[in-house]
Amino acid sequence: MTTLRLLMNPNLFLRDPQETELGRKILEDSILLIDELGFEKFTFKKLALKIESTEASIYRYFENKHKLLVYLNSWYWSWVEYRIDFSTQNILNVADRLEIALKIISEKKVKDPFFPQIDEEALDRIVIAESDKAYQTKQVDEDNKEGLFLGYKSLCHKIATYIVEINPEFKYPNSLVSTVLQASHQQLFYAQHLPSLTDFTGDSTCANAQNKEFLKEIVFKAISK
Amino acid sequence: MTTLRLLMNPNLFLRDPQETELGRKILEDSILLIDELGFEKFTFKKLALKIESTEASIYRYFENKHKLLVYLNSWYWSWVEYRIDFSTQNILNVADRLEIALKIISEKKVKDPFFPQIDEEALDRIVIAESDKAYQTKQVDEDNKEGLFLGYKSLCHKIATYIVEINPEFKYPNSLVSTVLQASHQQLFYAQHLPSLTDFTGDSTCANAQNKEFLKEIVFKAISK
DNA sequence: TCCGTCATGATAGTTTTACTATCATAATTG
DNA sequence: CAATTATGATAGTAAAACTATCATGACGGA
Repeated sequence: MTTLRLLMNPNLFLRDPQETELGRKILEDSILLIDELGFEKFTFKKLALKIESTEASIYRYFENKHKLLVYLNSWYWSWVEYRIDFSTQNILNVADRLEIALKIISEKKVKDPFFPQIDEEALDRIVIAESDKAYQTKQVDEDNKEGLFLGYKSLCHKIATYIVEINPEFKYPNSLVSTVLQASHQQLFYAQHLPSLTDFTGDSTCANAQNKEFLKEIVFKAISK
Repeated sequence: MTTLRLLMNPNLFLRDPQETELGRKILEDSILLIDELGFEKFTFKKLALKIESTEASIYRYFENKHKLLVYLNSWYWSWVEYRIDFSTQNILNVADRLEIALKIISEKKVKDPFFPQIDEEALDRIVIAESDKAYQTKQVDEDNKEGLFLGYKSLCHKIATYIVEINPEFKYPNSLVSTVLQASHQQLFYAQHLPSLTDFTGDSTCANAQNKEFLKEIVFKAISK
């Protein structure tokens, strides 16, 4: 089995974590630790302890834990886009491509053997629970200028082009896609923690099926003429 | 002019900040300071300095800054619900009521003279920029059990009942409302900071008009039979 | 094989945050 | 007038979020 590597924007890190043993360990275990502790209680000191390295060494890879979170988010969205590209190969009908994309976005994430070091299930939980913290900061504009959100933007843009192709008159393709990408995670979060804000059931398999149906309904009705 | 007071869940605070001069000053200036610094850089120490009080005194009102943020959010959503109630008085047609609600949600917030101490414009910016931090924590479930999110839930539920009345067969009224409430803020945030993720224009007056149109289109199409 | 560089580890130190505790004092209330 | 209670003043602690310095060991080239 081939091992793939997603190309990441160099502004996300100080030293490329995919290049070295320690770097890969930082990625691998930071996912597990953030999933376990939550982003606020997660510290580089605790991570250092877990991987039997030092705080200083981790700081050589990432400026701070915020950048690490942005990196993980970026990796996640690039991974989702890659999976959509993979699954829409040779699908000629745009509406079909859109449906596949929505399916991948809404479905339960499982281990991808192409990326053995990454626990995609844990990463999915992190992105669901913490992703807003990656851009809801006073430094958004600087981070954006450095291109830290290109992974997400790229995915958003790709799906928006499907929509434009299906209905060129629809005025809000980008807004609709970014709304739906967010809604997908938000509704799963609500299903688990604030059930009265959703109509999804707590059971996760079921919730994912409802998620897919909900997104499809919103999107296809919105872009219908 | 009457001065109103919104009834808040006592679990949100240690001592009721609406009851005392100092408490009201904490609310008033914390809004200004969080707006200015962002939630991460905001501390009780800095707030104490600003209002010429002490850290210890502020801790007597709020357990920590997280609870204060939850309080401000809760106040905001209760305020929005009150404005919707006010504006839908004597409107018999449900679709009209829904449209009014969407208008209030999406429109630019301005000073409400009924609540002289609260800078609603600044609070609106805070909720747009920071609100997800109020529930994206490892303590969501405890906070939820204490009823800290009842303000938001109540608003969500109210609008969902409009939708059920308009189309009782629609399967996702709560999901649609919570999606749209979030989208409203998110799209305005994107318009300012990540414009490629939205189709709204940067200009805020214009963005609010597009916001309203976008929300209306999504909602009314989604619930159409 | 020797030299240089470079990644990592070990250690220590700083500032700030997020509290907690104690005591004095001033205002209010019964 | 006594008792309570809100606030202020001050101090202190543990942890977080870094920064700096130096030693070591691996590795790659000459």
